[in-house]
Amino acid sequence: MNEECCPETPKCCDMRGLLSFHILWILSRKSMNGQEIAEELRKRKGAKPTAGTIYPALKELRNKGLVGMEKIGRATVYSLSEEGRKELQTACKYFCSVFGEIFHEYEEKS
Amino acid sequence: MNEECCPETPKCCDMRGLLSFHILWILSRKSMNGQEIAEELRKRKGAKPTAGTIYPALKELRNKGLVGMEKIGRATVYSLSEEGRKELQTACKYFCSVFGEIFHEYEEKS
DNA sequence: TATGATGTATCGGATGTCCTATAATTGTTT
DNA sequence: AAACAATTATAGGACATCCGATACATCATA
Repeated sequence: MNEECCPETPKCCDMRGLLSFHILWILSRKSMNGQEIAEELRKRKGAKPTAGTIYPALKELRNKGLVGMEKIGRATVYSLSEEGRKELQTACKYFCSVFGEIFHEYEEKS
Repeated sequence: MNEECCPETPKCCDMRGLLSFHILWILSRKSMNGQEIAEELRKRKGAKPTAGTIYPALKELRNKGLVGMEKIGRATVYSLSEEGRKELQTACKYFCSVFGEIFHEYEEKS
């Protein structure tokens, strides 16, 4: 764990949340199968989400029409739909508006 | 709603999460009572969390020793403890490491 | 063909975040 | 004192996110 980027995981407050948002963002760069997505999340968050986390989330995103899927061999490649791309923009805007201040303050100190 | 800062709330993916983190950050700037904290969250997120959201979260943070409280009249003023301040630093570092990329890309486009 | 590795998927349980509804307490106003 | 407003707080329910356990299909290899 943690060899790529992640500092200590905080014990203080729960850092759950925004998984679907994060997945959409990852898929916006490149279509991937479930394990690849999980690996991307590990690089960023320091812990690889398990099958019980990742597949229900992908299923829900599919149900909402935000991602599509295509079976290739044993892999299922997920990709962002047009609808997903539009919604991701909205979500990014919202996210940056909500948390931007925390970011900027942190970067000033670095 | 939304008169101060917030763009459209995304329907796509759930933007729940990081409430405790956000509260710690708010308290790091200024000690406040519950309603003031809720109002700060409204300014940032566009929707004011209700009593059933805010007080359980504050109770949990108190249980963890991250915030202290002092009754002043009918208000209960919450403040960051030393422990809370330390943990907030860890959490900020983690948060920025996880989501920094999304931020930077968004700001480049603006 | 058998074995193992890889990838997908669900189940059940825990926890955090969200709501509405309800209620108790304290301070102010009439 | 009575009525009202503000603040705190809990109860109960919904849902996303997290885990470990389990299972099955596919592909490569021995």
